[in-house]
Amino acid sequence: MTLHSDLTHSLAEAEALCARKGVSLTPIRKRVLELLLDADGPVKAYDLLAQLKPGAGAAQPPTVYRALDFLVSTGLAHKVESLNAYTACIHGEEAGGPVLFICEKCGAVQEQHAHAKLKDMPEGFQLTRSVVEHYGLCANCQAA
Amino acid sequence: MTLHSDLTHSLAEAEALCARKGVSLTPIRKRVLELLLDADGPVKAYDLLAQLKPGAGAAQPPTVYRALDFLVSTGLAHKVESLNAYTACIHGEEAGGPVLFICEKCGAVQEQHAHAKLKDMPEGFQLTRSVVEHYGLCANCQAA
DNA sequence: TGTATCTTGTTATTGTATTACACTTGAGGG
DNA sequence: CCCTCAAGTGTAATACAATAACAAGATACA
Ligand SMILES: [Zn+2]
Ligand SMILES: [Zn+2]
Ligand SMILES: [Zn+2]
Ligand SMILES: [Zn+2]
Repeated sequence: MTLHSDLTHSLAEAEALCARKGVSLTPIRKRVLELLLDADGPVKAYDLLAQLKPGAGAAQPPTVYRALDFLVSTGLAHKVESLNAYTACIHGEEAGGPVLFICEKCGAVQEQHAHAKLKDMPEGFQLTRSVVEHYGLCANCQAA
Repeated sequence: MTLHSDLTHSLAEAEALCARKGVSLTPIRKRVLELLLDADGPVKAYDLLAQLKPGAGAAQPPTVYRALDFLVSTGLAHKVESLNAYTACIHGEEAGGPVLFICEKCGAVQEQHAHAKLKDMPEGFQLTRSVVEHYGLCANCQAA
């Protein structure tokens, strides 16, 4: 595993958040979150699965999907719907839903949390959740 | 097939748009668009497939996926990424990308086209395409 | 007629996600 | 201490979504 300077920091934050919420960050869930944090961009479920199972007892799909469901439901990770992939949340318990900016060249994801603006919402529509995923070129990839 | 008052109208518009673009709305593509227009909400590819193949010569997945790719690329339909489903575009060649409001109760989709607001975009990010899918309760479903 | 391009048919495969059921573990409550 | 319940995990099979690869027909046009 690559050493990220703030990896343990983020894991520690995750522990704290789970404690506050009264849910348990079990070893499997923690390991999956670690893999997401360690990745350069969104990761596919079966790639996580492959990384989980170098050992003898090969992990099966439900194992990783259950961990991902947990991480997404607690806000520790997000699903990138348009990629069928998952990414660790780099924010804490910020208000609003995730807004993702995904570079089509290098795959990097920059994340914000924001409340959807109600400006052009249909009359009477009661918003509960939004999927917002922007694609383009990140600043680094503009040079080329 | 249910009779929609503006179904043929929309199909006629689709024909006109294809003519303008110099692409051909073949029978298969037209049939798939018809099914999308006729549906109450987003439709899954394999459901379209099932509706296509009541006849003897059973259609295969590539048939419907190719038709969908065509419709999406010409702007006649949109893919709902968070549902793995497809919906007919109810606008013409409006500017901006699709913004979908999806009712979690009745499944109805209300669509707008809009340019993403650049307000909180990361520094130097060059936007090319956005996926925006809002979930909630539509006005009709509020009463219950 | 030849030939290039677009469209469709067909078979097989890959990729993504869930169902269902068995098993373990740990926390209360008698 | 034993019982029971709930949460989490293991495992096998399956369902659902999408694509690859190649053959075959159709159209346009030199
Ligand atoms: Zn986040
Ligand atoms: Zn980039
Ligand atoms: Zn549209
Ligand atoms: Zn509704």
